[in-house]
Amino acid sequence: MTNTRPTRQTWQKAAVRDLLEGGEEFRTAQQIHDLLRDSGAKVGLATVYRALQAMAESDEVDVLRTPDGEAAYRACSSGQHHHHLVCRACGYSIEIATHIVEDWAASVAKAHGFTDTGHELEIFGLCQNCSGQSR
Amino acid sequence: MTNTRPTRQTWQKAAVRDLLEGGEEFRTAQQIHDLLRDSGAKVGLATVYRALQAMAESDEVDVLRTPDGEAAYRACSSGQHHHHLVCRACGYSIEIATHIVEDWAASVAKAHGFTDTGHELEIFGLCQNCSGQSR
DNA sequence: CTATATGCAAAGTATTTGCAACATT
DNA sequence: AATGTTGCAAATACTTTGCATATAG
Repeated sequence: MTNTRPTRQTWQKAAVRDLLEGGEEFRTAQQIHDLLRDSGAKVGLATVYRALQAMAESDEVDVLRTPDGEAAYRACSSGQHHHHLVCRACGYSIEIATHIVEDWAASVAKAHGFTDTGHELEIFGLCQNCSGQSR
Repeated sequence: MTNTRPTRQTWQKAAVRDLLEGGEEFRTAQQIHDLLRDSGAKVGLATVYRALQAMAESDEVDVLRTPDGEAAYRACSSGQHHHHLVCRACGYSIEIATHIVEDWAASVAKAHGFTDTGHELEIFGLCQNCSGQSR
């Protein structure tokens, strides 16, 4: 099932991983690229994309789509299924673990004869910080 | 607040609206464009995009992002807030109206000091039809 | 040393926009 | 007749890919 695909350890991948694990925010590939550059690390944009793809596949990071269609990534603390509360101003996010919604979603799906179900849920808003700065 | 923006009635817009209101499926702009062409209606792709944008803004249709970042649209029966149960094989979808999740989401957000909150929730799976055809 | 990863730039997608021709009101 | 709308093509924006070179193991 899991094919033997060699993954070489490079400082570029480490940099991306570190950056994500350092923060709570969702960042787009481009943001990450910029941040790395600012940190003095000259990493190619394509490499960042490739690293993120790989990490997403191995469930090291969560991916979500911003309203305008960009992919945003965030380190996730566990292989657990969970959702996020995301600030749409600064990207700060909190992981939300709950089974209430899980159960509800599963039962709704089953009630309609659906199988092999899953769901996506994100809550958006302005975090306390960003709420204050009314302008 | 709501500025007086005149909207002219054209057969192109009607065609898009009719197509969406005819079905239960989510379709991407490009799919809609193709379908219209097949129906003999030669509508420009840009026009389809513009029509969908407008309809989305006036809440005549729902928008969601497919995993690969494309926008998919579906007619929605009401101006009400609701979610969908979507078949990932055929695109068939069912509107789900509930306040359980609404309330839960709102309280979670509030508990974390977030304001101006909203959320996105879609349940995916295989509908009864597609479940049967095991291959 | 050898195969994989990087980096650049070119190629792909999906969507938006400028503008002249056109059609609704 | 006047202005919103269409359609095309060029322009954007994000992401992927090809290929020569650098590098981890």
